[in-house]
Amino acid sequence: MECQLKKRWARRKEARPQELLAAALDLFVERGFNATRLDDVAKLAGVSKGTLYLYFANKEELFKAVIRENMVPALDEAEDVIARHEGHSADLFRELVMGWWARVGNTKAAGISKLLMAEAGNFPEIARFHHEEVVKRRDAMIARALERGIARGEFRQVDTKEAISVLAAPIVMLMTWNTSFNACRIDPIDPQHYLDCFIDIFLNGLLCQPVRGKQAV
Amino acid sequence: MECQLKKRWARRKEARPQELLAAALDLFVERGFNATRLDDVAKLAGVSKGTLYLYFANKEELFKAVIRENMVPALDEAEDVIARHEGHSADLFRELVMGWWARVGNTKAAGISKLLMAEAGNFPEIARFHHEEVVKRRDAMIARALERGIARGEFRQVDTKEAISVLAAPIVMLMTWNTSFNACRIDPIDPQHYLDCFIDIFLNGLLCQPVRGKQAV
Amino acid sequence: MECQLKKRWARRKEARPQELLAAALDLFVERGFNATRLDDVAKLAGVSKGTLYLYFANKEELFKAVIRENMVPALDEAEDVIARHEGHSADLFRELVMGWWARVGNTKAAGISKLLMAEAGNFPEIARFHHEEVVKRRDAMIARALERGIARGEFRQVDTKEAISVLAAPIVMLMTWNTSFNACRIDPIDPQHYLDCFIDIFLNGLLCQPVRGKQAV
Amino acid sequence: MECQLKKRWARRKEARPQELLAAALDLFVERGFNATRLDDVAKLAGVSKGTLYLYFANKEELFKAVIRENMVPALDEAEDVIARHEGHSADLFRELVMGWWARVGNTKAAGISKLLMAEAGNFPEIARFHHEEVVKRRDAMIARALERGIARGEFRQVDTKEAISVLAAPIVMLMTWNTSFNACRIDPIDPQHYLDCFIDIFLNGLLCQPVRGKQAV
DNA sequence: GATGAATGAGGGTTCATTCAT
DNA sequence: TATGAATGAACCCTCATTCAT
Repeated sequence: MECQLKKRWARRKEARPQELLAAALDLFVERGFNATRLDDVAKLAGVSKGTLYLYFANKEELFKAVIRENMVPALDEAEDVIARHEGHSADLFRELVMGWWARVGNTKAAGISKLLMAEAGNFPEIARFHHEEVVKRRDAMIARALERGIARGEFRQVDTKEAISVLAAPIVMLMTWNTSFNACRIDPIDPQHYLDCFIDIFLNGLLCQPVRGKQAV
Repeated sequence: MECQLKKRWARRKEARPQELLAAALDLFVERGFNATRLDDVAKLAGVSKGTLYLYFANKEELFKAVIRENMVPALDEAEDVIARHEGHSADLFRELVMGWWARVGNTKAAGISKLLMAEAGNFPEIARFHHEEVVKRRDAMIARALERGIARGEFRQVDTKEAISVLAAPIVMLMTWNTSFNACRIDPIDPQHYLDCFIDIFLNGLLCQPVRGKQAV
Repeated sequence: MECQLKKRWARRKEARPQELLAAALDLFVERGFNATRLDDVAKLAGVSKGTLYLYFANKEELFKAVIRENMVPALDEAEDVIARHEGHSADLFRELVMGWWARVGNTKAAGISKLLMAEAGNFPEIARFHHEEVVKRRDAMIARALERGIARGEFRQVDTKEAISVLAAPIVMLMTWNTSFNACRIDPIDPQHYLDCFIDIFLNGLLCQPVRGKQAV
Repeated sequence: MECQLKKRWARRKEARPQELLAAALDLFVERGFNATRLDDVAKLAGVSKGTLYLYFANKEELFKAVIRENMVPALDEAEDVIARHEGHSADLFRELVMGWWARVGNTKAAGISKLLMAEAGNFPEIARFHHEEVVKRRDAMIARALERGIARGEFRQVDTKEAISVLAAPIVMLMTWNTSFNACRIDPIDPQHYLDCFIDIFLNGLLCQPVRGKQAV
């Protein structure tokens, strides 16, 4: 009996940070960093406010942990996809976009992008941290995929450095819009259609052998 | 004359709102809506805190006025460009993008997009206002340009509703990134190159007769 | 023509304080001293805020002037009634009560009592002023009427000093309640019935030869 | 033990509300609702401003709690007196008046009446609350006592509805005057004499068999 | 005399953070 | 380890008062 109790407590103890991070992600995304009360984060995680400070030095550190927790695994996976991929780069492109959507975009974690845009100014350190740990890796990934396509003669020769951002933009925006719909949009964007349209236009703009999508030209 | 302008009691009812709006835009963009102190806005405009309230009912109304002041003229102008345009839709596309960049993107006003993404959740009324007064008009504009191109057989048949957002995304993101560079980026994006790349890829993705840019295909 | 204009202005100038006092009485009574904005007083009087300060040194002085303006004439008149009265003191009592009601209680000025209770603590000088200029005269008046009745053998021998306040209380309260009804009462007191009841009970309590009102004893 | 009470981190969740209510009553009565700074209330209770908000949602709720805390017990007790009373209604009347004086009038709580008159206009919700929770009960109580006297043939037939207010008035006024004396009166009313006089006049006005008080008639 | 733009101190309220228990 | 009572700095907004015109 006592043993079980201890075990439960012990397991509890190790689960705490995860529970707090999950609660924090939920509320940060829903309400924004500033508007999120640590009281509510603690309550949602089922602990008291004081406990939060046992695991995270302050609100900012909690934010950083939320970013790390939610972005790193998805990046690992995406890098894996690129490394393993064989075949036409258009397919790799599609797979990456769709995979990212399934792994992040369709998730609460999609709101992190918005959060960062919002708070970059107020918390330069967080912005730098995010740039180091997330943006750089993401951009490197896209670069690899693009360069692979160009090297294989499947993509046109484009300015890789700029193309990375141009390519990332519609996805980041979709995540942002999708996150904030409840608040302002009456006619929500349908993510699936949006992504199809994006891939259609973008691939057509990129391919050496354009494939005219729905219509036969 | 100039000396008068410095006077404490200078009666400048006409100039005040503009000065306050300019100061507010500066600080809102730099620090975010929440983190901006009205005290600082007033100080930057060279007046006392109370004066601000002679011209704007509260912080939220000030924000709305900032949006109106900075976006409406640019939208007017862009609509004018579309209405007057004759010739190939690719040129219209280029002109619109570059015009918007010159008129807004290259300006402090570029930060408004970021502000809205950040604060949409916390201030639904502002989000609704922005959607009504800015987003709707912007989207309608892009729709007109797209449909014009399709009708004239210059653009492929794409799903207009989604394409609007896909096309707007890279520009909105550029404005956002460009605004927040100081805080987080080490390798800033060059707007001109970015826009060239965007136009190159997306226009080619849209055109019936793709013109493969720098390389001969 | 010019002469007329000047005349009108001149007349205006002399009327200003009265207009301001009337506006101030209205708003003080309706909203309380603190909640009344000098801006609104000025607006109601049809002048600008600055003008108010040409006639009254500050808000407190305006308050004192309002008291003086509205109470002194009614007191003069009531003293006159006592001085002139001949006949039974019960009739004098009735006449005084009803006269006061017609002259003050039924008027915006009735609210001044409430104002004073509210602000006595915050503005001791106003309280002292009111006590000197109003309460003392009012009490002296009641004392004269009481003592007249006792001296003529019409009233019982009562402790004059206390009876003054006991007699004043129901009238002051009626003015107060009547003023604040809109805000809190659902079943408003009917002033006429209330005064009848007050006179019935208190007069019977004072008289040597009680006249039992509605019922024959 | 006593030392513990002085500690900064003394956990006194149970005692706090009472201490805060006592401090609030003191200051509200002394300075009025508006003029009382929550900072001062907190300081007087020996806590910081923030602590106040752990126990009361806002200033208005604090006020309502002050009313409840101080009036409800006295009303309970008075109702009990009526319920238990046997014997002549004149004695009940005396007991009620004197009991109320001992329980409320002689207390800081006496100032609550004044507060309400003063603030009824500015805070309608408080006025409604007070009317519901205090005035109605008080009036019902007086009504019962009056009707009891009439039913037993001890009091004259008077218009109960009006008599209630006429009767309450002198007591409410005494509480008000007694509270604000420090500020304005030079010749304070002696509550005991005042109440004697009031009871004397009022009972004589009410009784079927008048008892001529101090003097033999 | 009259105006009204400008001032700036002041107060209610919130919430990240602390620390005795 | 966990708690939650307590803190206090910070900010939006109001409004009596001033004074250049």
